[in-house]
Amino acid sequence: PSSEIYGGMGGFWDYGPLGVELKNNVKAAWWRSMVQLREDIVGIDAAIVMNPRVWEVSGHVGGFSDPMVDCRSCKLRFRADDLKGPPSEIACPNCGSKGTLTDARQFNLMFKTHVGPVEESASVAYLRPETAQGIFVNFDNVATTTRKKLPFGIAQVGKSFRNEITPGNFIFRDREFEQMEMEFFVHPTDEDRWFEYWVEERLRWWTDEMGIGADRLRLRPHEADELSHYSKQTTDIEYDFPMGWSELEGVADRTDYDLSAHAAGSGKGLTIFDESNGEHITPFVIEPAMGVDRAVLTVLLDSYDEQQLEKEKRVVLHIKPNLAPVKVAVMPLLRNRPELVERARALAADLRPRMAAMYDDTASIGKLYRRQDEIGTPFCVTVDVETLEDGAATIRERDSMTQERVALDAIPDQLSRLVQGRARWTRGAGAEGG
RNA sequence: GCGGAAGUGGCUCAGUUGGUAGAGCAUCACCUUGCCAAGGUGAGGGUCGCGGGUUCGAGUCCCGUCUUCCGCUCCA
Repeated sequence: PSSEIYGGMGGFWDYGPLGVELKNNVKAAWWRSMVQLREDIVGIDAAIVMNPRVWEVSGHVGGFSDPMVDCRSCKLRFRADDLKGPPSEIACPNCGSKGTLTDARQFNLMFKTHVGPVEESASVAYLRPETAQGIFVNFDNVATTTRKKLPFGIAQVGKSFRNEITPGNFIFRDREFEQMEMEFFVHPTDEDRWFEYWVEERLRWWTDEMGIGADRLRLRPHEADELSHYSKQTTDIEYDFPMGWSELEGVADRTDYDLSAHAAGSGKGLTIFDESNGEHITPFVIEPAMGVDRAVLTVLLDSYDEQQLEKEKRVVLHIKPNLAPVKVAVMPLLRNRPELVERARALAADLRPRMAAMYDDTASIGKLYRRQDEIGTPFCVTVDVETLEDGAATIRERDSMTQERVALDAIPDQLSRLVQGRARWTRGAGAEGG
């Protein structure tokens, strides 16, 4: 919990030493597949605080900034300025109950702040409730400078803020969270084709890149009445969370809603020239958007495993090596043998430039393995007495619990291949439970 | 936001009819052991979510508040 020593803040969370590594790895995996490995997508990093006009034009301010009144009896919500009198003195327009209306409150999902030292209305600003707008307002700039032609996309990873009424389920719904959004601009006639493409592509990413079990993922198209104000069609990728199937990622067809709105609002032309027919067109947008924190939560839930052994249970995090906070732990079999400690520390030092590596000798070998299993470390290397003679050490795999003797000089290269490749990674191998 | 439940060392919990907090695990040190959570000795760490009240005295009763969980509502 954020600022826990003061009682915390609902909907705000901190990541610790291992958590930040996992989170960074998740973001890196997304950025790699979305930007680095593709020719048709580029990235940007926009500011969190933008000109407030952006949010008026995008539709995020409208409908949410009015004073609202709730009825405690029938639970309906009304605009305060539609009521005929003070809320505390009149009956509910719907159910007729008296004294059940709350005082008028500003109802807004956006965090409001002020820019500049004086709190004047003219300096009101908002913390962005989504990262997407930072992409739309930069559309023309990016399209021009990167010389991109349709179809192409702009991706962004960053913090967003929403004053959620009900945050909860650990880090599933936060008031401050991190998003990974990509706006893919297409020719209007290609809208449906690309929508289908991204739904399939994103589902593939979750199974192949995140290692999430396909049986715990499903697609759910939105009903017409639950679509966002900007969306024509949306399909969620849902995960079978402990609290039920919930959204992991949404692929939305935002049409030309945003670019058209900003073109009108700013007076700038946000079109792209189509050489095939000589027209300036406003692209349609297909948007895969997901929450980083939810992804982290999902990876943890999906990979967590407790294996019942003879005398105790073994907690194992079967996460993919590329996501693991620590890739390899090096440990001496005998910690009271200076030569072994020295060799093991030296090996860990050799590995650090290549991957997250740690050294540990503060427990028995079995306990050291258990510690690494629990945080998802895919490989452990043990230096023993024979290492002093044969110059080799033992690599032990988390999932299979198999061991292999490898020359010290060859270990960094071999581990690099193992960490990057997924050939030898098997989800839940050897696991009894789930 | 509404209703219910809960909040004791890092974790899981115990704390009798109110008298100034304990255990296991974990952590640290030393000894011992050495390929999958061994053993021994010792140590550090809570003032009981926070604030106020009742009382000679409160973790233990009352009020408020914050946070979490469950249900409802709401909602990207």
